[in-house]
Amino acid sequence: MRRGVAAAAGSLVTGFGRLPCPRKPILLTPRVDRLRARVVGRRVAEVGRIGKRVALRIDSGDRLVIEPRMTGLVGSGEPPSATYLRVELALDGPLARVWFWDLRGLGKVRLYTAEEFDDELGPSRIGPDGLAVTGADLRSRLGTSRRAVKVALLDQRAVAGIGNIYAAEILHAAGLDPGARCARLTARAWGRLAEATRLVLDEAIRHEGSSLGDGAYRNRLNELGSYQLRHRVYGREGLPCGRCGVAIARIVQAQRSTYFCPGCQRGR
DNA sequence: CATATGTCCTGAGAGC
DNA sequence: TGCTCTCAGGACATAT
Repeated sequence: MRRGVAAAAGSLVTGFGRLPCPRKPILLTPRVDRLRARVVGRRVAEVGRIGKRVALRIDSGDRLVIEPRMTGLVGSGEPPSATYLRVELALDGPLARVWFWDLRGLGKVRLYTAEEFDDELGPSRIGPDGLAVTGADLRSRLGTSRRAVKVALLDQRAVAGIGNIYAAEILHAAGLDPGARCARLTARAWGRLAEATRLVLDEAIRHEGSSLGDGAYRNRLNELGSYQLRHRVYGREGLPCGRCGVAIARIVQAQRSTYFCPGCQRGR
């Protein structure tokens, strides 16, 4: 998703296909023949990322956006298996192919025109990237919200790139109560939250992400991540907190598990 | 407008 | 053993 596919920049697209899969084929917009007509014969001008999405800018100005969600992988070379290989892009360049593999099939692939891309994935719709977010960014976007801070951190319009595992880890690093209402947080708390966001995401990337029980999450070389071994709270219900020793608790917020330490996450 | 809930999918693991 | 049930995850459509 990072270095591997980045080498596609400059290559000519020679083919595009959606592969047959066990059940429903992956959701493509527009339909496959129309999409193919708009990318084959053109060059990949740039490979980028918008939060959790991979975006290939085509020299026509269109953007091919792959949204892997939890169990999707974007890569080149050999995919994890032939099963669940959903979409394939053939290239004439240093990478012969870029594929999208998705175990559960919740991911999406869409080709946007330049205008659609700006409207739907531009800064007005997707917040600043978590690796560079500031306290002022968070406060300006969430400072008046009545939502619990954990739920708000998952809103990609506020900050891009945080999922359920990292929301929990970030709040623990910041010492904040996941149930705290955004509107009650101080400027100082927003600053700690932004700093924790940058640190946790950076550390998670350096450890190649979190591969959970289903083993679906892999890095660009099809290797398991190791950040799950460094989780301080996620998936650790009942175990002692490494910072204060109190047992980690699990609650449900907006139908998602939240793991946190009731001992040292009291900040608001 | 802001916020809350249901939905898509597959495989792992629990429980019987 | 082998079945059924529940759960996990991200983003969006729909409901409040």
